[in-house]
Amino acid sequence: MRKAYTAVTAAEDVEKALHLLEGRWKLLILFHLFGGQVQRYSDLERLIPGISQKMLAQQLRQLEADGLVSRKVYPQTPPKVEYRLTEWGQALCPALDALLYWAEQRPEADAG
Amino acid sequence: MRKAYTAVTAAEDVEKALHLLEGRWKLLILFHLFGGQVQRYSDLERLIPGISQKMLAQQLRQLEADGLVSRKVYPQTPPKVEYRLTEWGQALCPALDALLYWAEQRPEADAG
DNA sequence: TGAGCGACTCACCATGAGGAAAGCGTATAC
DNA sequence: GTATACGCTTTCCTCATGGTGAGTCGCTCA
Repeated sequence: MRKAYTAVTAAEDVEKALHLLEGRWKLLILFHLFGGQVQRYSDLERLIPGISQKMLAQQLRQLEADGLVSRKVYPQTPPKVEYRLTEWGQALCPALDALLYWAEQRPEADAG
Repeated sequence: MRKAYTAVTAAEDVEKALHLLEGRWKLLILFHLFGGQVQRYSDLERLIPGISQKMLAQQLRQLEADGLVSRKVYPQTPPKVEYRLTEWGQALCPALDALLYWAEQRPEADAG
């Protein structure tokens, strides 16, 4: 049984959900992890040209705190840290796909 | 046949789509128009306490420019303007629903 | 003459997200 | 001794987003 929404609660809940994806780099990070991919910090740095280390660390921390990605540290020197999606993070895929599908349906006249 | 995406293009397209929904009030406006509802400017002002006139006008203009809502002016005095969703705007509903569904699946442990 | 309605527009200000660059800590390689 | 690797953290700065409050326009009613 689904939760019942009013205009206000639905808007709030969507905003909360979107808030987890806000941040200029989060989607890029997520899409580099979708499908069970595992990436190290330095892999993500290479995969995402232009991101600063501060931003990469910050966005990863937020994604981790929000339960979207999990972080695995190997206590060695030099350090090694792996990032992957949690199950719930992976479950975001169909929702984003719905959004992409919607975007594809956009009438030509508006697209410019 | 669906468009093919790479991690980068998918992220870009999702960001473009989300960009249309960015702005503190847009989702609230959209949810007040979902289901074929028609609202006047002053209705929206009443439905969305706390929004300033500047913001309401700005967000409506952007939604209109992006093809999500349509605007109908009745040339009378005092003026009357009605806002409603376009067909494509209405089509956003299932995508947002997918997002809400995803949010509902969030494991308890992370929710705090 | 002037007040009011409805739907805005304008000028100005404050907050915060994000960018650049440097520092940190440990260990192995030269 | 010092350079490199790795995964960050810290500081400072900029600029876009959004907020406030007042002004505008055409017309009608008193």
